[in-house]
Order: sequence, then structure tokens, then C-alpha cells
Amino acid sequence: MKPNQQYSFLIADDHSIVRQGVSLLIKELFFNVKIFHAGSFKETLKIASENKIDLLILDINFPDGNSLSIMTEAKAMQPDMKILIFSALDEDIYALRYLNAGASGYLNKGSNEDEMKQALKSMMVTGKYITQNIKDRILDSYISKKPINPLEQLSNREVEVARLLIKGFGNLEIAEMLNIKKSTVSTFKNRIFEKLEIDNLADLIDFFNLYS
Amino acid sequence: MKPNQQYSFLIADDHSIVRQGVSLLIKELFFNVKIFHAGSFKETLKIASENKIDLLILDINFPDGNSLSIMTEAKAMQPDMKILIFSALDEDIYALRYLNAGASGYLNKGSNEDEMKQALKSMMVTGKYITQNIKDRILDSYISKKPINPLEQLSNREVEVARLLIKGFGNLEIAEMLNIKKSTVSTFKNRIFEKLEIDNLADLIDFFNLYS
DNA sequence: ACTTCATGTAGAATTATTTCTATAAAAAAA
DNA sequence: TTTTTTTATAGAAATAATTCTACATGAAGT
Repeated sequence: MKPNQQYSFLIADDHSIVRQGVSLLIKELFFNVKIFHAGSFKETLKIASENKIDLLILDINFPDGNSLSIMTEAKAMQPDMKILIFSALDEDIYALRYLNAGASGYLNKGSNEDEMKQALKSMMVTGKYITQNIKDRILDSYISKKPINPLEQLSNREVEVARLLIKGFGNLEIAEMLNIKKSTVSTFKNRIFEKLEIDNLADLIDFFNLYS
Repeated sequence: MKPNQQYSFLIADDHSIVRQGVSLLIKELFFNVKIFHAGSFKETLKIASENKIDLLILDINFPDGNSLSIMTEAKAMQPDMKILIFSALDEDIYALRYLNAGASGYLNKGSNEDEMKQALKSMMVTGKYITQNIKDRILDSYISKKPINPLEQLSNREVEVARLLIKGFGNLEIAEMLNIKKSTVSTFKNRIFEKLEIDNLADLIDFFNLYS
């Protein structure tokens, strides 16, 4: 980050109030900035294609498209642009996924002002921002060699059972469909939950929505 | 709204970036204001109990409690305080419920700056803010007495229980959270399923994804 | 070849959930 | 104002799911 150089930011969030807040924060932190606003997937790509952007601050909750593809497309246009994901969603679940897909930082919307300033500064100075929590998780997954996609841990039969569970079938129904005892279904369910480190159906549904 | 009088606002939102944005907006719109911030259910009530507040701008997505009860409790402390709900959740589903429970306005987080300013001005001048859409829906549902959205068939308590169910909590956990017996939770669950004509959690999750 | 680990399978004991029934209170309709 | 309906609540009985344990089989590692 050189002094007296103009930096340009693109704030992509479907809530204008959030964009204004972020905008204010950037202006407090840096001099001579150029700030673009985008309230949708389409706008984000349009602005990114027409302007040089140093940092894209991206919410991953757009109604009109999924952010993994925004990232890929935007990166293709501007390989040097850094991306900071700024999301209300649980970083434990989403951060690694987005970092893998090309983001250089993940900032939680629940963060306080200091953390946000730290994140913005860090993005401009070092080009990245990752919380200790996420660093730990990356290390863990490297050491334990567990796949980034947790569903890969499941055996075929486990996936079969899991798919029926997320369709809303009960243990007994599944047992009948697969011609096994309901206690066996229970065992599979338990092993699925253990492997994914969850303990209820809602989380299993989340997992499948996320990773498949 | 008299000139030169100091008005006090309480912004209750778990995202500090949103509070900052709203704060900025208020300062642009009014002179001589006093602004309080609250990041949680507890803080909101504490501040509302210790300070005279003219307008509470309330997000309805707190991790530590449900906003219907915040409203009731806060209103009990300060009957003259106006409440503007400021939420990312679909107004079609939630607005009527909150207006019924004592809010005087419902502003969507996706609104643009003009709408937000309009809402804030309207709250201070006329004491209320309701979009044309909501007015129409009030009329429609008054005339036909049939809810457009199936989730509107659910009572407040039923929605409360449903939201906990789709987060993955079990009957007993929910019972403890709401201080009722687990059998009561069962009854609510049954009624929810009956009303929505479903019979499992996965479908309930679908319903909420679809209609909210 | 031997051991270890993952997989597919179940039974028994324990817990949790559902179903059915009931009731007081509030709201709406007559 | 009385009657009916909806809402919020719970207990008991019936049913379903979970937990814990176990074991045979095949694959992978040493």
C-alpha cells in the first residue's frame, strides 16, 4: 500500500445500509479512495468489468445468484483484485469454501468496528485477512487430511441413508426401503452425524445444500 | 416533531456495521439527536429501561431472544416509544405479525436510501411507516380472511417453535428455551405440521426456505 | 499372514417424540 | 351477551429414535 495512491473499492451487498456503513469505514481508514456500490450479482459483475478494483468486499447472500460464481467470474476479469467476503453466515461453515474458491479474506458481519478496520487494513497491506479460528481450521484439515468436502467421508451406504433422511423419511421408512432393520438405519444415522460432527437433521440438510 | 427538540434513537441490531449505517442516516436527517446502540436483546432492554427513547429501530433477528417479546417488554417500560422494525426478513411474512404486536412501522433492510429516509421521517412525523404493499395485504387479508402465505396461518407461538425446529433443536431443548413442557412443544409441532399439511422436519425447512 | 480399520448389519436398553385427549383463556362470531 | 373457535398449555399411552454394544466381512497397512 503506497501513500498518495488512489485505491478503489467495490462494496457488493444487497443492503444499502450495510454498503453505507462499510463506505464510511473505508473513508475513515484511507485517504483518496474511490468507492463503488453494487446491490446485486449483475451490478457487481458490471462494475468489476468496467473499472479497476483493488478490493471487492462481497456479501455472499445475493438473491440473484450464488457468490462462488460471482467470484470466479469477477476474478477472471480482474486477476489482481482482492476479495474480502463479508458475511453474516457462520464462518466455520462457509469461510474455507470461499477461501478455496479465490477469496483472500473472510470477515464476519457480527464483528465489531475494530475487527472490521483491522480486516480492511490487513487486506490492503498484506492482501489477506484470516481469523485465527479459520487458520486453525485450515491447519486441522491439512494435518488430519480430512477432505474440504466433508461429504466425501461418507461411505456409499451412508450417503444413501443420508439422502433419504434429508428427504424427510423416518428410520422405519428407510429401513423398509433398504430392506434392513430400523436399528441399522439408526446406526448409519449415528455414524453420519459423527463423521459430519453434527447432531440433528437440520444441520444435515444444510450440509447437503452446501456441499452437493 | 418540533424543531430544536432533541430526539433520541435506539438502534438495536447485532451487526455493528448496520448500526453505523443507520446512525449516519439519522444524523443526516435530523439535528440534535441522541443515538444509542444495542447489539443484543439484553442491551436493548437495558438501554430502554434507563433512557428516554423516542424511536427504537429494531432488527428482529437476535441470537439471544425473540423480538416479539423484546417489543412487549420494551413497550411496557416506555409506552410512548415508537418501534420501527428493520429487518432482512420478508415483510410479507413478518410485517403484519410485528405491527400487530406493537410496532408502528416495518422497513425492509433491502430498501434504498430514499426509502429508509422516508421511513425515518415518517416515523418521527406521523408516528408510523407502512409500505403500500403491506397496506394492500392488510386490506386483502381483511376482505378475504385467507392468508396468501401459508406461514401466516401459524400463530406467533407456532412460528417461534417452528423457527427453533428448523434450526435443529429437539423438543426438549425447545421446551427448556421457552419454559414450557416438552409435551407442549409436541403439540405445537403437531399443529404446525397439520396446518401446513406436512409430516416431517425436512418439509418444514422447505416451507420456510420457500416462503420466508 | 497378521493386524488394524472401515463397513454393513442388529439387538437391548434408554430416551425422545408423537398421538390423543383435555382444559383454561382469549378472540371472534352469532 | 352468549356461543364457538383458536390459542397456549399439559398428561398419559403408544410409538419411534438414539445409544451402546457387538460381530462378521472385506480392504488396507506392516
